[in-house]
Amino acid sequence: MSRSLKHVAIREYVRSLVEGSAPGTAAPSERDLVDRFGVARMTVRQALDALVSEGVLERFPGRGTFVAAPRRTASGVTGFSEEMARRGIVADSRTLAADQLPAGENLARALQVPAGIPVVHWRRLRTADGRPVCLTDAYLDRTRVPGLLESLPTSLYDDLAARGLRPSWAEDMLAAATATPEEAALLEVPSGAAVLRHHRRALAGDAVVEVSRTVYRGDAYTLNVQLCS
Amino acid sequence: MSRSLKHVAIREYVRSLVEGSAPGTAAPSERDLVDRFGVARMTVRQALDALVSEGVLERFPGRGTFVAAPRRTASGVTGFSEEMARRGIVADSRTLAADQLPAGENLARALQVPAGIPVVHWRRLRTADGRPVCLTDAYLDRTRVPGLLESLPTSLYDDLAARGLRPSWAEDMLAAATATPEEAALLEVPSGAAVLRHHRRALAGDAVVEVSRTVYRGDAYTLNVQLCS
DNA sequence: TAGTGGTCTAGACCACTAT
DNA sequence: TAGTGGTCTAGACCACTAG
Repeated sequence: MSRSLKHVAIREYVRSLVEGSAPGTAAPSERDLVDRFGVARMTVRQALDALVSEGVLERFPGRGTFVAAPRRTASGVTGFSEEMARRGIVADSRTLAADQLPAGENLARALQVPAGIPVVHWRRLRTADGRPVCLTDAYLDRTRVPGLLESLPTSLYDDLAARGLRPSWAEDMLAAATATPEEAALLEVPSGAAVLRHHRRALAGDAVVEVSRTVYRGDAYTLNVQLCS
Repeated sequence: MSRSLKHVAIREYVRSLVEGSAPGTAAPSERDLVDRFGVARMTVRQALDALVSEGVLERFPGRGTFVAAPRRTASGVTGFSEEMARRGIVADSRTLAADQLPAGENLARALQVPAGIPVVHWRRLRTADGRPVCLTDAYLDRTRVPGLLESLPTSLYDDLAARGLRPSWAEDMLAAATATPEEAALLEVPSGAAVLRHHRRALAGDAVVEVSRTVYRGDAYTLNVQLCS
């Protein structure tokens, strides 16, 4: 080890001690670690601070340091396939279009590409347990997903992940509306039925990787979101 | 000041220095702060550590400490008043009911209270720029919000914050549906118009502080969400 | 009362950056 | 070369908790 970084060594030692332990299990006290590693207490505290801010440990003044209960996590950025899998539902989809279209002004701005250049367009009718649930139009910067249209993946988000473009950030808009006749026909609902419109702009780092517009059947889909602040 | 907490004083001093500064602006160096406050360097570092982990400052070894570019933040847990204010819209509301009702089974479970005990119920018709936008039924554990019904606040979330119960976590469900005749009348839309149903369970720490059901006019409201993972 | 974490001191050496 | 943050030491006193 070229650079020792004692606080890292201590941190990883404690992490390995603690991983798999039940919440509430006592971690070594700061002074124990001082003795064991022969370091100053500030160094131990630096190590434990990291684990506390990671949510691995909790400190209670006067009592000690303990394994923290797993944190609640906000819902991440997931695609339809994942979301359905999480609910234990068999998701499937039928591709209605997979082509390239010149980007209109709004789309171009959202995708951060020049207006008028062709972008990848993929339209799918998605089903859950065999029943139509939603209609998705996904738009992507063709330079980021070469070959996508030639071999369409099962899950767009898995494919993006494989390209190192897994969205880590999404801006979503949700609104209730009524189905257009075309949407109604595809979703097999009466024209004018209530639908949930969902627009998404998904980013990986600073790059916009997907802009999508989805229409969900109001009677067949509920969106769940966990928020934190 | 009964307890000085030097690192807090230093942290807030730096925060006030820095707030409003452009990203990239240099913050005082650690040794400057040592001189200014007459403290040890570890104390200064403790103060700056907090601002760094808050995302206010960034450190660059060998260069210095600088104001960080604003982080992308996921949308927090906000109430309607805040949300409208953020959009620059004048929000108002009319109380339709403010009473206590025995909790049904589902509501009791969601609120973590025994079934059948009375819970606070507050129904409001909310308007934006004078037009009806949504109808909200909020349910709260009466023991957590004594006096709420006697003097109804303008903003529920502000009131909760004042009680130390600001929600920091919410589980939301969203679905499109059609308005019931009663909802339609209050929202001033035709019966059967598309509406967005929004159920929320808001928590502060481990305590459920609010369970609410909101019906938004589909033509008057779009929900925006930012997600990260 | 013994042990814990919270806070703080007054130094030190290092690698790195900018000039 | 001067200044910066990164790491580390060897103590100290405090308030709090548990037995």
